Parts: sequence; structure tokens; C-alpha cells
Amino acid sequence: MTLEPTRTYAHIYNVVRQIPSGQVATYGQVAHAAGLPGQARQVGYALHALLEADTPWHRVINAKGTISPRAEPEQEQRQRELLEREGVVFDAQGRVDLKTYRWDVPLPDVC
DNA sequence: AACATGACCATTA
DNA sequence: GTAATGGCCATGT
Repeated sequence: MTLEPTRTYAHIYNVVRQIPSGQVATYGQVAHAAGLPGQARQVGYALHALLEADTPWHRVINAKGTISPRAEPEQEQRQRELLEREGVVFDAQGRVDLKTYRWDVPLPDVC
């Protein structure tokens, strides 16, 4: 594969794919796990440009524990649906208990 | 090359 | 608890 023409994307996707079912990760957490501390924005951007269905993008939410407002409400609802389907419960405020479902990063650099 | 935009986050008041 | 500010950087025009 490409060495590093867009290392950000590769790392981000790689990390997102490692998120186990029934757990969620924040953009910042993914960014940090991907070796891009502070670049949470790029994570969201990468996911927005995501085309591959083999990447569990729905397991990535914002730091507030809510689903980021997207241009298409359908996708936003679908994300919630997919998460609930994996056992993740949303509260009345539509927020996920990060304290409970937050994915614990196994290692800073996994290959 | 420069400007504007964006599925964000942490800090500060 | 909310509101505002700065920062970070890839993508498209």
C-alpha cells in the first residue's frame, strides 16, 4: 500500500476498524490512538469522506457522547440505530454513557 | 498559491 | 450547567 500519501486516513481507518462491537470512541480518542493528537477534526473529515462499508464509522461519536449533527439526518439516525443494535443504550438526552461504553485503547501503536 | 469549509476538542469565563 | 475562543490540518474552489 501507499507509504504515506495520506497517512492520516490510513491510520484513522485502521483505528476505527479496531473498535469492538458494543463500544464507542470519540473523535479525539481515535485521533490520539491514530497518532494524531489534537487532530480530531481530521478524523471527522476522514469519516465523512469514508466510502468503505467495512469501517464501523458508526462507533465514532463526539466528546459529548452524542452523535454529531450531520447534513443528512438519516445518517445520524442510522448511526444511533446501529449502535443500539450493538447493545449501546442512549439516554433521554440522546447521549451515550461514555463512562460505560468508551473503548479502551489497547496500545498506542498497533499494527 | 490563497481562502473558506468542516461528522471536532480542550480550555477559559 | 452553558457560551465563547483558539487550534489543528486535509479538501475543494
